Amino acid sequence: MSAFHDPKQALTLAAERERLDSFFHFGISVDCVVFGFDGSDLQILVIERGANPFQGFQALPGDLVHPNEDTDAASLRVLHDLTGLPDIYLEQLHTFGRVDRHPMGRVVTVAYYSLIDIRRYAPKPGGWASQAQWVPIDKIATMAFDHARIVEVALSHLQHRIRHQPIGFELLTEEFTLAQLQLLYEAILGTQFDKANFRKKILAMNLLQPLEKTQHAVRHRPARLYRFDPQRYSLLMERGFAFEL
Amino acid sequence: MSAFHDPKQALTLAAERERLDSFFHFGISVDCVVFGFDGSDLQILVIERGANPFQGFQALPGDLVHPNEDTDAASLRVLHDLTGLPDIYLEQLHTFGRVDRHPMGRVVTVAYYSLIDIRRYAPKPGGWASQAQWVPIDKIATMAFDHARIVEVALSHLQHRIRHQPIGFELLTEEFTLAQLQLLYEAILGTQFDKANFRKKILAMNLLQPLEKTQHAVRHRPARLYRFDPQRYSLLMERGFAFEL
DNA sequence: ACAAAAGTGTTACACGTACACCCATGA
DNA sequence: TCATGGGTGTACGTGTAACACTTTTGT
Repeated sequence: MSAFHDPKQALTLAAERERLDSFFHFGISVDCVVFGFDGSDLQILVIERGANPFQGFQALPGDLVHPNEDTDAASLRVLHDLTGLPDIYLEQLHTFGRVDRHPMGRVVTVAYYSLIDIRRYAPKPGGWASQAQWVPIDKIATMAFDHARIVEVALSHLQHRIRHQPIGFELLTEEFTLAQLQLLYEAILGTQFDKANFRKKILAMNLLQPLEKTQHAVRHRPARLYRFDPQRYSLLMERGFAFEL
Repeated sequence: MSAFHDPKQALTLAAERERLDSFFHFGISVDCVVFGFDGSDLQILVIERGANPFQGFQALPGDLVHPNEDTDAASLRVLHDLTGLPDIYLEQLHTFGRVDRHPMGRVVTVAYYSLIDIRRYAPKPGGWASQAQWVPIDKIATMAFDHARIVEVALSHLQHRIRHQPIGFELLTEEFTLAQLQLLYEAILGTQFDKANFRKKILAMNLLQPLEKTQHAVRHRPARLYRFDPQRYSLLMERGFAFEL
């Protein structure tokens, strides 16, 4: 039966309006899983809720979508309002629509995720968020709503993704060493890689520009710095990768 | 600013309720992209809308979610009501939340997709659907709402998916030949495979049980029939595949 | 000189690709 | 016996994994 029209029933316009109305009492929210990397641990940007429900709990930055707002746009607005992060690239992850997932009404949430350089953006709590901070993914306290589940889905999505296309540069500073990139991959996937083979594989993609710079003040041979090449990346994206591991 | 609480403002409970109310006028719908395969063409199950808006247009089976219904459950109910298909495995695809995507109000839709054996289920229009039929994916007329876009996303999702894990058996009859499976892969990906290599790759996964049966009444050497092994599949799913192409 | 991490080369092996060839059936 | 598609074996090149080795810095 359509909520808009059922040809078998002759309803007055008013009655039809009212019946239809019951289908329009949903709230839509967005929640953002923002991944960062501090050099050794994979982290997530979490806020502390300064309002009910779940006041005082850790939560993902998220809030209700405005009636005249695209959900994609809402994700950017909400993230900015609660954590001060500027417009970044957010990708839709999954939608959570269980009836009982929100204690104060029927709220379906659309989850987004992103990867950013942790040293580039300092989160500042805004709106009703009493805190906004980076937390290592394995040290997050009990989360509000079904946010723990959302983080789970986001992590497995990230793991799958990084094995099939060369994302991950977004998590590092603009100039980085190959060892740092390897540490990142190992942190996300929870595995170890052979140094020589990892280098060969990464460099074979031709996505990194070697710089004429090296590290300084390290008590061993300084490593060459590299930079990510976004043009080459978008070129490869169109043709499709053959990337694995 | 939270829709639930803004500590900076002292609102009466009634005023707060009313303000909050404006955030709860969304409709949620589900839309289903059901893929089938007739032996040569990849097809999609489409309905013809027997009600406004977009009356007479081709559309995906989809409708509004009930207030007390999980979105996952709604996808099954709606598909069944409109096309007569029984409960099948539907997987969430993507959520479309543009403000202007529905002409009669703010409706955010969650799209689902599935793969089924086209010969196993005969669609029968129900509810407000005036037709329900299989249509080759490249012969679909103009679709209602943003459904053409949803089909695009579903197809590219399917293509990506089938290259990385061995789905596709769902689209064939229970017993099938390797040539039929190869035709299916070629139809989905729009490419050609070497017969010998395709066989080796597929059989190396140990997902197919060879049967002691062959084709009949074909004017060439009859092909051996195979059956998909669901147990082995779920075993591999947990360990993670190393599947490519 | 030593420790520590950067960076490279070599080898053995697995795997994908291409292609040629044989097999079983109906007409 | 021919056409048709089923089915298999092999040889070659590429890519991956494991591991040893050299290089460059700070102390």
